Amino acid sequence: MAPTRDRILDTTAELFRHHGYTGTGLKQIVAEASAPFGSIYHHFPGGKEQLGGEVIRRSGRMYYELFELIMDQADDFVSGVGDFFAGAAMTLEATDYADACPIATVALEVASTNEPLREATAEVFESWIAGAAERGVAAGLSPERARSVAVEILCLLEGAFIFCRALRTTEALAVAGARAVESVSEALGADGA
Amino acid sequence: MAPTRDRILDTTAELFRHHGYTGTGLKQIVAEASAPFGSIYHHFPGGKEQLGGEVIRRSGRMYYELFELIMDQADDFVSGVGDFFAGAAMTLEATDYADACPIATVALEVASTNEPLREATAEVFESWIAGAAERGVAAGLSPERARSVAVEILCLLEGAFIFCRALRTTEALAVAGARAVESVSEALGADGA
DNA sequence: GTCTATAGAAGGATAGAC
DNA sequence: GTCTATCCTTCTATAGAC
Repeated sequence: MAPTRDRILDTTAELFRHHGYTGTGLKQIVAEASAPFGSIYHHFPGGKEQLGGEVIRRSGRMYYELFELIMDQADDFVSGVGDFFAGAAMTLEATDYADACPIATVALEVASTNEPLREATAEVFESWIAGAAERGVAAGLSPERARSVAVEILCLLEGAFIFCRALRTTEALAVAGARAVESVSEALGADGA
Repeated sequence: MAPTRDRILDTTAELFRHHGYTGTGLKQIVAEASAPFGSIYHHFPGGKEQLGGEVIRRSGRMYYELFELIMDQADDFVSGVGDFFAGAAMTLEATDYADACPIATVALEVASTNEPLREATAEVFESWIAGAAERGVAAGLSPERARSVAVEILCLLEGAFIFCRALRTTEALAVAGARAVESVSEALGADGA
């Protein structure tokens, strides 16, 4: 069995994804992680806020690694973006519309209520934008265009997650994915790649 | 002073927008609405869930009316969309990145945890998509293209709200707004309007 | 360092006085 | 129908036994 600390982090990430930050209780976390209550404050002296910050950064890193994996397996930038949206739609359906963005719910909850956690979500989002833009530059885009394409793709993805989860259909991800693919290929054409 | 019931609805809508559903307490609501605690259960016998459902539908209706107002004041469909994104960015900055979508936070919180409220958010989102698509049809788009353009615009808007609130910049709304305007005009060109 | 017990505040909900 | 007092649960956090 994984170390207690890791089990707590994994369980918390899962609960945050489905129930959000305020909707997840510490007692619920230790119960599902099969850990004694005291373990939380032993491993995370800063309490729920420290645990939350670590989970946000960790989930953000892991989700970005998934993005890199899919992009590396794809033939090119354009098809990689299409694969990512398609994979997101499949995951969403397979998990009964539960597993979308690991931190979006928490990000909205803390945006105006908890400054340290808001900063954690900002760091994650900024790293995603920078990482996706880097891939765009490698594919031939100018840095400026690569950044706006990255922002656009991520807006389409996050927005589609909201509609898909609420409406329980994958329509929005299909539309957003098609738009993302089209935008990327147009941008590559415009920057002469 | 407005009737107690309306004050409760207004206050709850405001608190949901900033703190979300689980993050908003009934005691907090009556305190800010200057109402006695019993008023909640007098006007909303179904408790927090009934109140939440009414607030979601009401906020959704009001936000759509804002959309209609801006569209009616604009010269055409394309510039109306641009105005809406520009207005959203101004509001966001003016409210210290607090006032974005009135129901997105709640929608993500309840998507996998409260079926009646999930349905309320689904009804609102579906009405937004249908309403925006109707405007697209009136502007000359085919029904199919109008719907996908509507979904695309809304994904861009909701996604941009997440990034803007977390990063405390209006970059994402600017990028998303430009993309939305471009997509709408391209669609109108393709459908020969 | 693992784990239990409990404190103290806040959560939703109810009963009933006026 | 306005308003208060209170119930029970759950929350985060701490103290301290082992």
